[in-house]
Amino acid sequence: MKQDIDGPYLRSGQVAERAGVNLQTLRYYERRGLIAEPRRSPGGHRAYPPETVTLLTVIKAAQRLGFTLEEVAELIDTGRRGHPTPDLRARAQAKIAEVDARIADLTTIRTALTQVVAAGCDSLTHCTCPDCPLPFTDLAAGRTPEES
Amino acid sequence: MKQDIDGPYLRSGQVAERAGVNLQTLRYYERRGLIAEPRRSPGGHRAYPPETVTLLTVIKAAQRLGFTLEEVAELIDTGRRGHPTPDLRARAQAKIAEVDARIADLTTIRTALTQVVAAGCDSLTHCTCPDCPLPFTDLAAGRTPEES
DNA sequence: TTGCATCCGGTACCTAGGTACAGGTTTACC
DNA sequence: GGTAAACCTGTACCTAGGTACCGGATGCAA
Repeated sequence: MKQDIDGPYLRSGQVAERAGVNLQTLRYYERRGLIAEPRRSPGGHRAYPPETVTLLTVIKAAQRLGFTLEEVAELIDTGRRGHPTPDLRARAQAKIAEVDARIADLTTIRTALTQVVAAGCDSLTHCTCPDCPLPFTDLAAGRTPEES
Repeated sequence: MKQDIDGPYLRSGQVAERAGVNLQTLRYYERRGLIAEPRRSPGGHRAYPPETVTLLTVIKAAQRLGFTLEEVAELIDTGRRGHPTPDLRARAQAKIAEVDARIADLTTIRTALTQVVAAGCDSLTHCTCPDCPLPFTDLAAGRTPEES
């Protein structure tokens, strides 16, 4: 007998290749709840329905839009149990606000950097330039290192 | 005798408090080579010169400008052994280019997000809207998650 | 000299999103 | 039936920038 599974099921390696992701990533997403646990062959190998490939491209698209994996998981979740809210639109709008805030931060940083260049600062610690703009204590601290 | 150390040396806790950083962070920076190993009291406690506080604010300023700790360490380093190059200006200019690239990325993402909102997408996986723009396969993959 | 705050080194843990490796099984093909 | 590729679980590791905890030692003042 060839296999208990007769549908067009895919093996994990095939899914990973078609979706362009690492095999480990596939299992990582399963642990994170982004993709459902697939059925198994008698020997324990995963057998995926072909839609899984589509799902993975959608996950990657959402990531490119700036959603975290947790947010993506929630979006998939609310979408699965008959969307009670038009969640995606609201989330996208919130994400736009986040992106705008980040752009504003970066613009402020950019301005400060141009000041460094314009003033001719030549050292972080012993700058000899007149009117040295360092340090930028007004620059919102703590924002830069976090929130991609 | 009060202490072998007679200068206006500061204890680690004082430095940390004045610079507004965590005590652990201080030792972390020492390990990373951002601040020099200070002299010690006879019992092994660190005794910092007061300039250390200034140095820490400078480090924090550079971080706010988007420099990584490694870059900050290099900037301090080249500055210490008589700047052979006007390194800071060049680095600041390179950083401006990085910031610009990041802003361009975010702008692209923003555009895509507005498309999602405008098209009225209602689900990541089963969007029913006409001309659904998902997935944005053209959106440069891999940029978003990395490079703060 | 006693008591308590502070500091010490070393190690483990955190986020976020994966990636890699080891050692053992299963599948697939000839 | 043999063999090689693919797959399995579990665990450790990676970046970047810290933070937290532990048990023990030190500093300082009354």
